[in-house]
Amino acid sequence: MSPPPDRGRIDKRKDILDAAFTVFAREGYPQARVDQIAAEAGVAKATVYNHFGDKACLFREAIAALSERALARNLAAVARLAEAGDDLPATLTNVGLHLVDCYCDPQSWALRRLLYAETPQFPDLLELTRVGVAEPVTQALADRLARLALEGHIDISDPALAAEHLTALLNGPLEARSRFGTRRIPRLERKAITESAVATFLSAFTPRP
Amino acid sequence: MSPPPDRGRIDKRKDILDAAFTVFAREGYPQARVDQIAAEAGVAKATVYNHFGDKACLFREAIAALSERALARNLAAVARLAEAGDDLPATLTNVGLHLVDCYCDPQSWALRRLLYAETPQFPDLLELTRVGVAEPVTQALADRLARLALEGHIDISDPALAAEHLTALLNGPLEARSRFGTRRIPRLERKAITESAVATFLSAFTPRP
DNA sequence: CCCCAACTAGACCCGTGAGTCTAACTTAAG
DNA sequence: CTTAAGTTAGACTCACGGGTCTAGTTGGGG
Repeated sequence: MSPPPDRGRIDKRKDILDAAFTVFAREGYPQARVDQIAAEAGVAKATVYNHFGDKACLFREAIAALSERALARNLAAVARLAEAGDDLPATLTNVGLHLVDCYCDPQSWALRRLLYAETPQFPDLLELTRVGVAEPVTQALADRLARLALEGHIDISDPALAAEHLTALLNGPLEARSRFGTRRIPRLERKAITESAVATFLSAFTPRP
Repeated sequence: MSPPPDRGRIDKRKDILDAAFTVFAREGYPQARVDQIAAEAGVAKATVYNHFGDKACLFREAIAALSERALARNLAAVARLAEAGDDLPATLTNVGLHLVDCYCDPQSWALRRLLYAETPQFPDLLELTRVGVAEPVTQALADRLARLALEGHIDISDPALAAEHLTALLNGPLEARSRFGTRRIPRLERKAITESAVATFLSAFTPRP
């Protein structure tokens, strides 16, 4: 008996997917050569075609696999808002910092780049990441913010909007500063960006006396 | 005597550049075929190679040409802050709306997509648009905001930061809503996005009693 | 009117990369 | 041991597109 449908010797599938994303990220979809992916995975080209029968399918699955990881990381960051202590600015900054770290992850930038580039050719991928990553994360953040609003810590009428604005304030500065993901933003700068974003956010949504 | 260095019959250069950007925008750089660009421009392929000797050069020049236009449009939008009347929220919303219109322009999205996609292959283009578009616009916006702060309308200590946050609030929501430039955002939605962004911005930067 | 430079249509060369095929090898299962 | 599925290296086909070349056309300046 085999654990899952255990085909072949060892499951090279994951190796191939990882290698595929690496190469796609580095070269872009059209420039990436399947031979290169196979080499990176330490696998014969035929094996790649055995598992995914097509460069396009391989691309889709590589993106999908990475999206799952991205979702998990983002949700983990947002979940930290649950353990909100009495110091709201501190916890919000903490969460913001973790979100910023997610956005700054090289793989995350690569994902963005590939989506931007291939949206015309692969509109389904955009949909996949939207309903599979962006929306759940914004949703979760909105839920958390609604909680905080109920407890009277902040003055929010539309949690979804507040979530949108908070992510915008965190995300917006990163694009230019990281040169579209080309430049690595040092930790100190990330911290400064996060703190000013949170400061503006809180200043906008703090109950007026 | 010829007006500028008027070579040839008529100057097909501009036609080619326009066609090039159109095709690059639609297909992406690697997928775009030079034959297609020539056809779109109503010109022989050889003519394209006469003017720009290379697909890569053509790409660079097409991007550069469009960047200039983008800069002009953006600066025009920001300049409207100069004629600030007594109703700050109204003028800010007006400017915001024009900026949002700039961002939502299909060519603008295409430019973003191409930059994201080709940043690894053409790092110089990123730099070109950064110092040639993004920075001047943010700079101009920061200058205007500083003026308003001096006049006591808003409470801003760091104009550059405020400009960064305002553009983030305007821009951020567009990315998801427009599906990376795939979907056209109706005027009413653009207006709503702008108004909420301006509201949050003003709420954050309005002098506290 | 003539000439020259730019332009045109289209054939052409050639490198490249997706996908296939083969023949041999490896290993897990029976 | 035998079998079969999966893997491997590498040769191979084929379409495609960047870039060149040629021979002929066009139109404005002298």
